[in-house]
Amino acid sequence: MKGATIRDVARRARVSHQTVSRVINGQDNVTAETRERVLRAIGELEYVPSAVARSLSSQRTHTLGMVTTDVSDHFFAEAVAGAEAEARKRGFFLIIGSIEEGSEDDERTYLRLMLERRVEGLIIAVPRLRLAEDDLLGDAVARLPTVFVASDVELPGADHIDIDNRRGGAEATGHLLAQGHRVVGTITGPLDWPSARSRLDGYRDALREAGLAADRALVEPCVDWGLESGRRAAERLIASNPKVTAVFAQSDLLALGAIATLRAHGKRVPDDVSVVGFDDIAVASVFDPPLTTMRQPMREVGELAAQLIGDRATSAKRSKGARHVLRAPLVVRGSVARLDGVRSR
Amino acid sequence: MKGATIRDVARRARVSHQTVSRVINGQDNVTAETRERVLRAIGELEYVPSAVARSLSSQRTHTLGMVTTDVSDHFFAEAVAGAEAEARKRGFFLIIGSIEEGSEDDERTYLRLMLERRVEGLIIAVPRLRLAEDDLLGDAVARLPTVFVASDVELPGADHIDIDNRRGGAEATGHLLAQGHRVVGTITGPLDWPSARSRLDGYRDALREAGLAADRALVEPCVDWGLESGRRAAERLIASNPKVTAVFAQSDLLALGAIATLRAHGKRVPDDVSVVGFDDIAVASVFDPPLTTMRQPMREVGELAAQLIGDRATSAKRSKGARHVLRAPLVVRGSVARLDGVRSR
DNA sequence: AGCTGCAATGTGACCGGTAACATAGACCGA
DNA sequence: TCGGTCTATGTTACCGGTCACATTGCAGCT
Repeated sequence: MKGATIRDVARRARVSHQTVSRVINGQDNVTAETRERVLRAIGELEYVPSAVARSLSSQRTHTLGMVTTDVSDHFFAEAVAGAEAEARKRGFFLIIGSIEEGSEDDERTYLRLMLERRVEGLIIAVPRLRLAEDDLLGDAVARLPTVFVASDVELPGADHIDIDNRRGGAEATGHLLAQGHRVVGTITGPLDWPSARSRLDGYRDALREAGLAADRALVEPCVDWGLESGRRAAERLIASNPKVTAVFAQSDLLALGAIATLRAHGKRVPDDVSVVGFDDIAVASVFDPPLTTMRQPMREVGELAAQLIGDRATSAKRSKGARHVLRAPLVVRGSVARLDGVRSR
Repeated sequence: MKGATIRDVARRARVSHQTVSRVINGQDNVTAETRERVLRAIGELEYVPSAVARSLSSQRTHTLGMVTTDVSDHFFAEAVAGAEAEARKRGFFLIIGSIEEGSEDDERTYLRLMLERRVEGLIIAVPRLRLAEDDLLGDAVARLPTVFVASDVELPGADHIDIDNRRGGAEATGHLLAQGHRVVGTITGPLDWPSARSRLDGYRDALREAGLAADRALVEPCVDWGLESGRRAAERLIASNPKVTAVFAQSDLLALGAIATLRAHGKRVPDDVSVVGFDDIAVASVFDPPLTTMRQPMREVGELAAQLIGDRATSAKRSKGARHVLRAPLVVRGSVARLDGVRSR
């Protein structure tokens, strides 16, 4: 009893399948009485039109593909949510491919699968893309609207969305310097992430502008963006630089991990050491002290990505592709103090 | 030049379309030489087989649908990630429909869209399902393998996965009681969520078992699970019950919000007031104090959901559907103290 | 040599819609 | 009364694969 087709409905309503098609597509050139009959037949047969058949014949899938690194990462989850909402608003479905560390599915596999599914646009939110030179990617970009998110590939014809990480890094560091700090360490994310490198560049920009020399020993890279890494990095940092009075951590989790370690070593935050994070995760505001951080508008990033693609998929104009940079504004809370010990603001 | 088809390839390789089909499906009854020729043609034409056409003719979509409440909620994001990974492992793609508060897309719309796309299985992770009696849902369950996650609908033929919230609530509360607390408040999630009600039931179970009377004034429901609600609930709680020495918050965010408020009122945690959360989010361990909480295995929930569906979709056996309950174990950290002021453990 | 059997390949229908065009009344004006 | 026009509906091809079955060619056997 499963799977009535348009022709089954037609037979039951004693019309042609074309008339049924007209009814389900809401076309007006159908008699009220006929329409009624068709609708009744649809109900009786529990007919559900097949998007698959429709896609094949109309050559439209109303589907966008999004390839990301691990969705369980808050950062990407937020972007996915934004993209999903925006896509739906425009009548598109989003299929996601989430690449996990351990998994054997890589971006290539997903890309391929999405092309096979004839997605009408592609969002690629994979910071460390091992595919930059791959012809499959070139194909994809040539064939359909593509947006790269937070990734450093530069492909002509594609749009690029990114956070202004360099500026963010500079502002975070600058905020610490403005409070009088002179020995400012930084805990970075994995340096094969473009965002980590840019934030580090920003950090150096700020030091340079303040006339301070860059000290390699003040830079502690991590293998990931997580809490545990923050702990360990802080451990190393205070071991090699006992005089550090401020730390710019490139993610909130790194910052929170670092704060935990600093405390464990008897250092008060912010009284002895000030900390700035990056992300503005939900708990940043209730942490003790409330974390001063750079807010990353990830949801907007996702929305923008879907918008750009939606526009391009709809208008069919082959625009040249642009670079969109979103600022990560400083959110001042309580984890930074003036060097003399007074909390900032 | 876009969109070569199997017949284009066939022409170029001077074989029939069927032979091309054999090659792309890796069947063995093709001469090495022919295969070679076909593969070359595929490369030259940049042919990518159409999953749409394939689905139509083979009647298989290799797609699972998952409808959830807002993916940006950590809880669901984690479940989605688990389901996605597991689905991919079994050769399925996951399409997600994320229902957001403000959005006009409701579960019905998504359900319908997924049926149209001929998903081969359905994961419904929507706690407050307004659809229980809907015929569309009944249809769906009758037609394809369906798993309900964290929802209180009971549909014969469908699988159900849930966290043992009642037991979790009882254990959380029991832990506080075991430390000597006698005035134990609770901050609940929205009571139209089954999980919130169950945890509240568990809370009452524990009180009853300890021979304590249930005091309505000690129960503070919230409109959502977030930080801000936790803050406000704690505000109300200490206003009406100045003698509270322990609080069971039904989510970690509620707990963290509550702790922030308690602190703001000069109460130390855990020295003056002990707090237990629910979730075990990533930051719970670095919070000060590290949060004692009930760990929800959301990722496993997602994996299990995909597994169940994958099994049923593959074996085509119409199993009757079972109820799977996962425990949320207590994770003891530092936010609970004995009533005399000593940290527990 | 002639026949069988199997492997390699080809043919045509079909999946369930949509699109373009065909047809049949009904209405209308000259 | 009859052709012309418009509207409701029907017919047929097509989208790009897969499937079942037909055909071809050659090896191996008697």
